[in-house]
Amino acid sequence: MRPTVHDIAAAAGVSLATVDRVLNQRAGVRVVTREKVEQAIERIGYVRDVAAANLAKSRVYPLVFILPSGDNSFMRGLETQVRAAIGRSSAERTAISIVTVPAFNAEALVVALDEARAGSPAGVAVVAIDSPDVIAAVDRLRADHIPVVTLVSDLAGSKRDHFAGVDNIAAGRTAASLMGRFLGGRSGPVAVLAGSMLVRDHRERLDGFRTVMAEHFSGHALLPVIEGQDDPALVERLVGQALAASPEIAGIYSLGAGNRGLIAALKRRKSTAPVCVIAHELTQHTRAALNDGLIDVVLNQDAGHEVRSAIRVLKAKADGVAVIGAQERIRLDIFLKDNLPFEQDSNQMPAEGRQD
Amino acid sequence: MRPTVHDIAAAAGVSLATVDRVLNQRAGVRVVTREKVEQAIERIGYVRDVAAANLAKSRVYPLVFILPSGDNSFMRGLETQVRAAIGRSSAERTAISIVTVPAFNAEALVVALDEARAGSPAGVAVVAIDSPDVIAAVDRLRADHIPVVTLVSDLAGSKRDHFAGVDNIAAGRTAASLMGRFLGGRSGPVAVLAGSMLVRDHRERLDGFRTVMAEHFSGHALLPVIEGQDDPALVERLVGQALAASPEIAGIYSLGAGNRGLIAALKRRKSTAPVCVIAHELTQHTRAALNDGLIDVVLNQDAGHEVRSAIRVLKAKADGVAVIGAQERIRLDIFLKDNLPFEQDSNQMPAEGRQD
DNA sequence: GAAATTTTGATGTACGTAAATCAGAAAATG
DNA sequence: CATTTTCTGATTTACGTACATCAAAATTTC
Repeated sequence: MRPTVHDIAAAAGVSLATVDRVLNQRAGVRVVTREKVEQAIERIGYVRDVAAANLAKSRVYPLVFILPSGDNSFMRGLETQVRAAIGRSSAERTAISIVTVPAFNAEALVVALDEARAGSPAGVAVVAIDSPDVIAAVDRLRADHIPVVTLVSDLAGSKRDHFAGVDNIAAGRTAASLMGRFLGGRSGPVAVLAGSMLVRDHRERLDGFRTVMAEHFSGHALLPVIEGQDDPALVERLVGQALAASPEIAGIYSLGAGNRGLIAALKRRKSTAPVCVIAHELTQHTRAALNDGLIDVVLNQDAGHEVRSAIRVLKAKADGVAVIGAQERIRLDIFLKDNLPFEQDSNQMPAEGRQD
Repeated sequence: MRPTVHDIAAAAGVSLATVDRVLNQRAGVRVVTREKVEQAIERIGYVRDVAAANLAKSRVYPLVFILPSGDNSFMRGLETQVRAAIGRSSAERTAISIVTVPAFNAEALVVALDEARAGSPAGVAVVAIDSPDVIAAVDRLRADHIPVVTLVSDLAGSKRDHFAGVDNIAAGRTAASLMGRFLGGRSGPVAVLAGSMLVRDHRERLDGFRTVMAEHFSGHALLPVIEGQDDPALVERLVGQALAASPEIAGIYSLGAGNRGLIAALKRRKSTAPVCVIAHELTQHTRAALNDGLIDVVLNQDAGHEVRSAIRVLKAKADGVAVIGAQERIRLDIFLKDNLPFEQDSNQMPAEGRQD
């Protein structure tokens, strides 16, 4: 049987009330007594029964998730996952609210962050936009002792507690490595499709991609980055133009925004020369394109894992408990046609009511 | 506030004791009363607070993990992860014991399964060997209502409750797909290194690999499978011979046993012609070889995830609770040099005390 | 309709922790 | 030394569920 608070009291020769004061850092305990209790805790190897403690506290964690609006499939999948987490909230003792703000709009994000702060929640998860104002808004939350986790896209320079997302530099490097090797002997330039360079995740992917391409596959020139603003029609037109202008294009790397337009452009392409296409985020569109052979590789981050990880980390931070880095690392999924999971795509499909 | 047993009692117009009898399917409730209570439960949307229930029951789940002995790095990593789970056992209310049996030995495994059964645990997780005797032994456990989860290698035809491992056919297909594309224009045969064809996971990987190679990359002949029995010295010798006999070898696929011998043979190779090497399981050896460029791709299954998933499933089955397939799917990790996680390899590193 | 049986209610204890109250003891202050 | 302040102990209630006991009510059986 594992030791309980009663055992601490007995071991330390103090009363239960004093043990409670020490455990929950309440005032009114002399330093000597406190140390006596702490030594007893150490000695008998007491660990708080979190389930019982939560039961006694009947604690709930009000959390705010701030996500970009718009029709980006990945972001909507992310929202679906947050809603799934809301469905589990009674079991997980969370009270999650979702706030959506226009994509790529730093001012709106700052407003949302400040409004979240006004509600003094137990934690905030945010898909960050890289901007000094946003950093300042995040730091204001932290100044109020509200834990902040960045989701999908990080916010370097801020005091955020944790980042729940993949290593995007590694993702870009991996894309380049696969691209270079898939191209094999073939020659020809490589195009890159981006949404906006405002978000850090896309910038980092591009950095990683460029580095490895330059280092190992310098035979393939990189065409100027196509910025499609995640607008399907615009992307389709721009990609179509690029393909027409450089028919010898050997590969395309899509950083994650505008996959629908990209796929449309690929479908309309007339040339039959092979193009190696690597895209980010597994959605119904990229999944279908992968199956059809239009896309060769999809790099993915599991939205469900990210959301669940963010919640775990926020709760832990709110309780002042340590988080285990290895446990919370979000892995980069590499999908070929051959290892696609059978079920619907993982970003759209909520994991039904159950904790991680 | 979520409804409690008291709310059920009030809603159904019965006493707490009767609600308890219905909830815990105790005898002594008239059918009409039972239905009244069940309707009330349905109506107010009651869900049992598992944490409180476990607290009240002070339930523990005695689980048995049966693993192959020997010095296979992956299996030892798996054992490390089970030991890490043992470290979390007080928090997770488990009492896990580990049984090791000689690898590739069906009789020993049957004995171990029957001995586990004699202890009537709450569940058994086993790295299966494909054999009618083993299937029968697993089915004996199931006949005693003891949940069984196969780990890493499945046992088709048995009544096991769940398989905690990757889709090995997809893994083999993925390996072939990567192999074929990495080879690009190059020609030359491809060698396959296996441990023993007794275990289903290796057979499935080989099946998947062969299928895709024949389908899409028939230009590369497959050399006869090298069976190294996971013996480093033997593997090194056999692979060395194969490389010497067929200097034009373009690729090697290692199904997961004997990576150390393979790496040793690769190091001693004199020819500088490029060989594409794809291996299973990320260990300190394959990690180093990946970094050194000796291996091109490592396919991995996260042992930690597998163990934690097996425990969750066994507990759920023991409680008669449904498991969520999507949540428990073990993903195939594809590692290139570029997306290796920073920390020590994930199979060796226990995730410190914390639930999933 | 009385007796035997089954069903239900009322109540208490337990799980391990949190949190509060109040009295008493120890320490610091004058 | 008396007084105030600070610390500590004893005790109780609560969280939501499980489980046991005993009495009372309802039902079935003869």
